[in-house]
Amino acid sequence: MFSSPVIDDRLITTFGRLAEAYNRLERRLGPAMQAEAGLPHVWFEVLLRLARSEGEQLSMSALAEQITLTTGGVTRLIDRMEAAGYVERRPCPTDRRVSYACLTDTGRGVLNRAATVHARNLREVFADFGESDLDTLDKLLDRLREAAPHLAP
Amino acid sequence: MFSSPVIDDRLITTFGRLAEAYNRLERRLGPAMQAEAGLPHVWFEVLLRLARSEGEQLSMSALAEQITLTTGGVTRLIDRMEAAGYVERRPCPTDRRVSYACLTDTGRGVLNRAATVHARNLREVFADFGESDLDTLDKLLDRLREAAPHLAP
DNA sequence: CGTCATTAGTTGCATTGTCAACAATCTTCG
DNA sequence: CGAAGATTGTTGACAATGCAACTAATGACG
Repeated sequence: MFSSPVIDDRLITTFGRLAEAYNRLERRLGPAMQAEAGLPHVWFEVLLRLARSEGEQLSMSALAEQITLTTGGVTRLIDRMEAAGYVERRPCPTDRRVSYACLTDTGRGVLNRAATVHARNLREVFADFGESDLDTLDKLLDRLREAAPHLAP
Repeated sequence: MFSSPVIDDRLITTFGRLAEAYNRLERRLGPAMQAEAGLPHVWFEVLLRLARSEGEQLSMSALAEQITLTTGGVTRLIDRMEAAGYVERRPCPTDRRVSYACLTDTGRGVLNRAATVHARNLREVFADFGESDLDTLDKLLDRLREAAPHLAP
């Protein structure tokens, strides 16, 4: 018994590796963040993106693109985070369609605590990765990210 | 205005890159597989794992570990795939607790078509990756996968 | 200006997955 | 043997997300 050649395609296997690596890390670090910092990993990702943005705010669609969710998903995510007091919505002064999600003081505090925890956990996972390994990985991932631009409907 | 140092942690950024790269690829290739081959990407992943396994079958928990889902999730996933006729459940002759998900002829056919489509799409995404790039990426991802073993409750 | 196409965000509905409790079965060891 | 503990898979209740339809606002262009 032997397998059809196409299912052993090199790229299928590589992509499978990528999925497995990411999912395992997520499954390890996600619950850890929830347990040790009290917030889901997606929330952290949102807070982080906001903190790194001009004025600590991003429009809903910009956020959607950055964290790879639909705008519908982001609406509800921000609903929850706003209810928790970590972000707040602000209208855009020049375009009344857009609304910004903006980091609150509470959100900034939570983010810093969570980032500390997260960084510590990551150091454990990446324990045997040297600087050059990380550089190489970063570059490859960047090329991959650029190879899959978001869609143009 | 400057950011708290911890949110610019090297590893946090690298992990963010991994997430972004994976999610973008998934968002590009997932819908493509659904549109061109008529099945969700997770289904493909299941069929692929089964096809690569001894006897084209895997226990529910083995499957859960391979595709990074809970056993509860796998139960329902296999429910749907069995209803579609792509897999079938078989009792294990030596342990009556375990049940195997087993590839059907239909499933094998679907898998081969889907794999062809998938491989073609992947070739597009990985267009400017050479053999040595892929080797490097594979090795790094493997180390990462091993660095995050599944949990021991 | 006025109309038409485009864009941003929200919402109802359906789907998918998790979590925790559970039943059935197996294993260990007194 | 037989009781206690582990392990496998399923299920009910629930949370999160996608999709598609919708509203509101903007922009393009005759």
